[in-house]
Amino acid sequence: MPEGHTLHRLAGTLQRAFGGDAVAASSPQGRFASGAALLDGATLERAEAWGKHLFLDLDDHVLHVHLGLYGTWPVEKAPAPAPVGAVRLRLESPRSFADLRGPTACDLVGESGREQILARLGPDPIRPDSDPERFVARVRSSRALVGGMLMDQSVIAGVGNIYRAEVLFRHRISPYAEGRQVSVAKLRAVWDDLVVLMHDGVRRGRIVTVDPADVEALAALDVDRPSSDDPELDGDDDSLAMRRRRRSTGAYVYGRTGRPCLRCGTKVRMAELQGRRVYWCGTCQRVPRTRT
DNA sequence: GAGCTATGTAGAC
DNA sequence: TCTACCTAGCTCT
Repeated sequence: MPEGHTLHRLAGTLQRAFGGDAVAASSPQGRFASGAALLDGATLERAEAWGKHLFLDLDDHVLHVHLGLYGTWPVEKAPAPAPVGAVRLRLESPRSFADLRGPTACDLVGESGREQILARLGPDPIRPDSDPERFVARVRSSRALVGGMLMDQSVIAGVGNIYRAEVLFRHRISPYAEGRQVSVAKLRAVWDDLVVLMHDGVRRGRIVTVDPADVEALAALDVDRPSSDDPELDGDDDSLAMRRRRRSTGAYVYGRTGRPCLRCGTKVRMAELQGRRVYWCGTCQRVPRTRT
């Protein structure tokens, strides 16, 4: 589930599992065979994330990994069994092994390659060395839609579709507002909120954006309340209807199309914005009127 | 078990 | 703008 928090958490896990160890590297799938051969026997000196990008320093090599939409890299205790599925890269030490599957990117990029990638990334709310004013200035100077800018990794690194939808809701900002329409104060508040939410995501290993005080009320909204003659009410607790009635996304708006907004009761809306689905409350998150 | 969808990006066209 | 990547969770049969 790779938004930025996933990669930061993974960097820490890899560091703890392999840091200081010489690792055996292989590419059971074969698509990274030459790279794995170069890495085989190298020592993992550092694992670090910037936004959704992961960099591993192994001796003089810099390994760049991007998990994309469905890449996974679980770290498990040794001994490693025979590889299952399309394993692009296996790292193995006496203590641990990790099978990388389905990444968008897995390359040896060198120091210059790393610098090139970092140069096109915006500040990352999870990194303490990030400058929030870069984010604020970039959004404020643009007529582009803020919903799109939050997904633009050169504007802010590590935010994905869930954090985008949720943080805009939390600050009552329409994804269809132009960047220049959002106040500096609101953008700073968005940044500060993302710092808290995404650090929390690293710690928990999952995205939690609903405040504790809202959890119960939101879960109650996500319980379907069909009329008593609804045929779906028939059946025992394991029926489809019961499973449907228990369903809750644990988000204010993401994935809640057609369900009531916690604040105002208006149905949450969904639309395609620059190729990705965006969710918002059309009442709480209105587009500001532009003076002409 | 089949089919669908997804927290994303790079590269081809 | 379209497609590849080819995982994993969920829904439906």
